[in-house]
Amino acid sequence: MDKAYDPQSIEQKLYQQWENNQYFSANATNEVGQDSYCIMIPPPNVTGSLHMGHAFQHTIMDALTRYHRMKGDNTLWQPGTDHAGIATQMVVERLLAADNISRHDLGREKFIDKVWQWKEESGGTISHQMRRLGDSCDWQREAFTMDQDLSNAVLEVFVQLYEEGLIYRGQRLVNWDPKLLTAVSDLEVESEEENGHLWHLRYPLADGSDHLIVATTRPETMLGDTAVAVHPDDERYQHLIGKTIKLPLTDREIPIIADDYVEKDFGSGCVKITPAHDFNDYEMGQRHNLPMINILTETAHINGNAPEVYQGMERYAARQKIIEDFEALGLLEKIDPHKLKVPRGDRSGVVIEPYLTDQWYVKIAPLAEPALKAVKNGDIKFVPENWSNTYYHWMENIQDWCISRQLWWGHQIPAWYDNEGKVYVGRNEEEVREKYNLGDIELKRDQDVLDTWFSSALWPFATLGWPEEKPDLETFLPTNVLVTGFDIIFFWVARMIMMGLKFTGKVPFKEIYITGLIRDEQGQKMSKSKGNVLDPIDLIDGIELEDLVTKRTYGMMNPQAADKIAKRTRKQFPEGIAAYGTDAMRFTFCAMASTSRDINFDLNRVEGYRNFCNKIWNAARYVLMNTEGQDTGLGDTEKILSVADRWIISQLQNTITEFEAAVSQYRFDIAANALYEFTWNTYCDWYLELSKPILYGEDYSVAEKRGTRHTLVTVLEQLLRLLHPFMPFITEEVWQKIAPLVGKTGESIMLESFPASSGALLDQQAQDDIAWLQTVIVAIRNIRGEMNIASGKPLNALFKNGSDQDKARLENYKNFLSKLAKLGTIQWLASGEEAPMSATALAGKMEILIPMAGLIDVEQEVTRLTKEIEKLSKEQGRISGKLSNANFTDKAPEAVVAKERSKLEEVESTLTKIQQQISELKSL
RNA sequence: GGGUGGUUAGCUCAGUUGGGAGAGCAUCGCCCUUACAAGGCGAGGGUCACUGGUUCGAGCCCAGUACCACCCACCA
Repeated sequence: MDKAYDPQSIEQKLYQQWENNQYFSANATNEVGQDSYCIMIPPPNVTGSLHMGHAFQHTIMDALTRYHRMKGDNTLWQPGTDHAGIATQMVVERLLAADNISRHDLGREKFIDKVWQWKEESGGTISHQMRRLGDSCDWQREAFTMDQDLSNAVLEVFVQLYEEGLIYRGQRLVNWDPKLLTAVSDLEVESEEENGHLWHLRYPLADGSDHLIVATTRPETMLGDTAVAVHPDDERYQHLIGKTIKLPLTDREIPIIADDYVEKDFGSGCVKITPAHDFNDYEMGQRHNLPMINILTETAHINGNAPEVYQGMERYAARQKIIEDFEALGLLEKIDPHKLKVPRGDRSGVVIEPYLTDQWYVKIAPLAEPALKAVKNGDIKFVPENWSNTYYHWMENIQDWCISRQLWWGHQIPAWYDNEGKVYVGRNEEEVREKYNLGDIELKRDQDVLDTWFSSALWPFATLGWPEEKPDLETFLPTNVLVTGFDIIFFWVARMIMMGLKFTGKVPFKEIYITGLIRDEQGQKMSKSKGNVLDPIDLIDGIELEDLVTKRTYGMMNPQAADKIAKRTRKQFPEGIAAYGTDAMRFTFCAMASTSRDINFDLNRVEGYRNFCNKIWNAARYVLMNTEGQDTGLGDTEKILSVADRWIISQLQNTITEFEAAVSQYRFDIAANALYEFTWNTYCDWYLELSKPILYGEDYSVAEKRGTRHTLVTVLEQLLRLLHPFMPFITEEVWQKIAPLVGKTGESIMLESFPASSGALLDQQAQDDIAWLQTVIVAIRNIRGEMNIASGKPLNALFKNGSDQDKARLENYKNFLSKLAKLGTIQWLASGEEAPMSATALAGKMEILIPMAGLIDVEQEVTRLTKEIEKLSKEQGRISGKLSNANFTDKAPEAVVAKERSKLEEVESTLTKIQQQISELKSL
């Protein structure tokens, strides 16, 4: 083995082997007695590439998948991608725009061909990245939401819902994106607070007697006003209710109505009502039977319903003109600055218009109810649990879902219209004609496609073959856990639950593990515009500074921002990013996956865990050097296990137990820490060191040496299996070398069983003995460290006041002690014998003396001991204070009080001894 | 306006039924000891955001305050 761990040289080749050998494949049915375990990937946009959030979630999913595979489950991790209607269409349109072609130049069919072509070219990015992450998903089942199978499922669901009256077509006010020229759902609109104005406009009464003042943030919509509303209890306007307004700039008269939606205290207490361009006004229009006047075109220009002078004007130009015209008429009361929430399309970024159109809707209430119940009654569990509240709140207030989009890329709605505009829904045109007995009349298919999330909602069962009755459905549904971010609970999770229950009668998954968001090390969201994005592949392979700068600033519109980002990047990564490898990155994600919502991703952690990989690597080198080609005690040969051997085996059992408990609760941070701690602090720092005296010493028998070699290699082999779900590559690479030494002939660690802990291997006596040994060794190292004595210099040690047990232990473990603490001679001080001037330490009641001649100066030792006394005195004060408080001794549980008493006793006896030692030193 | 999460060492974060404040990284000191300098050994470092309450005892429970982050909502 190379002296240092080098991820680049091992990872890709191993993945190739796994994939070629089809180790990731799931079976359609379970073997007898076998459980299934299934995770559905949240399909990433086929347009995209994986970001840190994906890498994080994939690490969790793969860890779970590998763990369960090793536990013996029939394990399926279903991969795939989403066609991402709007996003993908935009990307391809942008590409075409570079050649000055619009999609309309091509026409629908050719444009869709282009999208498919582009998907074939770039759609491999994600699966390639997933392979780099080590994702052990079943590639033979890779799915795409526009595949034939899934498209069939979409058709089936649409038709069934329509036939049950749960899908309908209606004219409503929708969120209209005037740039993309499509409706979008509520969820695709993001409202941000922006600085705007509140224009106060005078509306004269039709009888010329007076005027009202209305306040508005959108003056241009006044062209579509069909009423002015006041609060029914507002004394100021009581006498005006029922009268009419002469709407300025138009020739229309509109009524003054009363509605308690109006806030008396806001503005003037009068609201202009534009039912065709505002959601609230729409509602009020319904209540009061107001006419709806649409004044906008689909591109948000003023249309023919407005006075001629404004026709064809862009909405903001019209706003300007209208304000000027009001002012010219003396009808502009005032303009106040005003903060308001501006709704913008999450894809286009332009201001969304409430717009009156015909769209398709899913009637959601009947679907929401069972979906709500499934979480309430525990069929589906959120982890962490508190996300269920968010879910309840949304599901209890859910609106009908607008599912039609005026796009070309997506599942075209299976509806046909005859020349009278009558709509027929069916799986295809033939079916429709047959079913409705239409003969060969002219039919035109609906041009719209479905919201991307409509097909995503079917993902868990559609990928398993639904509506066909494949055994896979029975085997894997409900899936075990969904791993995803909270940002798509509404978009996706809730809709999967609704559709899953509706069409399969089963919940789609039993648990939902909601991961935190990955932010940068300062808690900022990672985004292209902030220039703080990290690419997971760059952490794996490393990247030169210049390449990173280029990557982060590429295609930036604003050169100043690009400059700033370049500067910051150079400062933060003066050397670029090192190649940490996949395992280090994955382990970092696991170690940071605690219950908190967001994760501030710190590259230093990755470096730390890269070092951890190196530690594992070198531990394996040590083990190999001492076992390869030697007798590792396979079979029935006699083996004698040392206390250290029994101790490390015992500790391993505890670690396995701890790991499994943590994973079962999705506490990957606890699991990762348990592994780290055991590997580094227990196995490497102590056990490997304890093995040296045995392996290299002359006073151990062949059976003892064999026992230690056996333990070295078996514990390592189990440890590798324990680590495998988190760090698949390094564990495989090392395991290949270690496995033969324990007599294993398996092809891959990923097909081996997960280590099982055994209570029979717990060894309390070994644990106590090693704990004692550690105390003594640390005490001596402490003296050495504090006194700055070179670690190579052997020290002679004297022991005093030991119990029989101390004496036995010292006798038995002398070899360990002298090697690990670098001691020369070890002797008991006979009673009455005078001790030489020494530095001292205590292990329980036993005193450890390190004679100082030529090593330590008195003053330094006194300083060291005084420091010790200060610490202990503080402790003594704390405890004795507590114990002298009658309230404590009376009311606290007996065990707690007893514990404090014995603690105090120990502290005081230690204090006495150290004080004694100090005075002895001083008297010399 | 309603809601959720957070505030613990210089940084990033753990802290499970209330009972001796922890880890990694960073810092300091000594060591290139035959697995590992991507390392070993040792050390320093915290008013657990603030205020009050419950309790013998609070990082943890309760009430309130401040700040940060996010989600939801129709004040034009």
